[in-house]
Amino acid sequence: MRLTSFTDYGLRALMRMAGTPDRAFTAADLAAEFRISRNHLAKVISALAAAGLLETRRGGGGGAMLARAPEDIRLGDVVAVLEADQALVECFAAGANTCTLTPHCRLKARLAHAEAAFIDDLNRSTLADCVYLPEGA
Amino acid sequence: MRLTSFTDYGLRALMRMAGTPDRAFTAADLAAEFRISRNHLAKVISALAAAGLLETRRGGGGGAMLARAPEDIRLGDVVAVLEADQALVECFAAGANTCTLTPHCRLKARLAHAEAAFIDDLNRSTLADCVYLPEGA
DNA sequence: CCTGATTTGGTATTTACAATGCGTATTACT
DNA sequence: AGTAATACGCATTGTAAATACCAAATCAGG
Repeated sequence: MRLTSFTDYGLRALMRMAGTPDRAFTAADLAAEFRISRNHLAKVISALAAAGLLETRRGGGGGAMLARAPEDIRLGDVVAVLEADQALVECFAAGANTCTLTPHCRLKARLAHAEAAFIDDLNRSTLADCVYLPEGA
Repeated sequence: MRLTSFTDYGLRALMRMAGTPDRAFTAADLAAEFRISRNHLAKVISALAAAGLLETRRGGGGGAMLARAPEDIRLGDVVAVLEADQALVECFAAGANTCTLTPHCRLKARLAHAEAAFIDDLNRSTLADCVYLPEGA
């Protein structure tokens, strides 16, 4: 069971932004702080902005900040957005499905239920529970 | 959120075996029925046997069959065994961890809790709930 | 006691896709 | 204008899963 680093990076960025809510973070700043790829992180930020979790501003002095208060951003929702195109197993994907059990499979619904349980459990916490500040400030 | 096809194949094999509990299935038979790689499936079967979920016999007339009754094999346990070496996010892995948030991260425990919720939800079902027989017999 | 069928385990190869990099367009502040 | 940033498409890279291959161990049956 794996989440992509796309999701991982998104969570790190949100936690950091929750730590200094009124600062606009550029992708370059966050990438340097986390020592990860700036380009990759920029796409994560775009995705979070498209989902309405971040607000971004271009140009000098621009950057991204939380679109809502940390306590109004639930962790499960974040993960669901960032993992949207990840199929739990083959038959969950939109495209071709080669599983010969599919017509009579009694497992698929149970897997979907468990995935929902995972998201629901995360939704019991919000970003406010996971605030992060660098160097223990 | 993704499970490996290793796990996917293992679940398919167990469901099929639960459909005909007293037959010994060879890896070749199952691979042909599912139209998947025989070699890969053989390793999945090995892993399930090592975990005590299957009993295998080599030689002519050999194969694998369930080590216990289907109602005594919980789905969550199966998934946990087959996904054992999959880290949910980078900091869950045994090796090097590059995440700069690690010392003060308040997220990790919540992710671990959610993963447990996923397994627990699956454990509410057993193989007996997911029996499969080919061609709707 | 052979012989053929099968698992077992290790290694090598292939392949898919996430991760990354880069270039260009677009937007906006100074 | 000039500069700083996001946005977006495409190319490249890297890694790990998936697959293939091979040798050894094991067992049933004649």
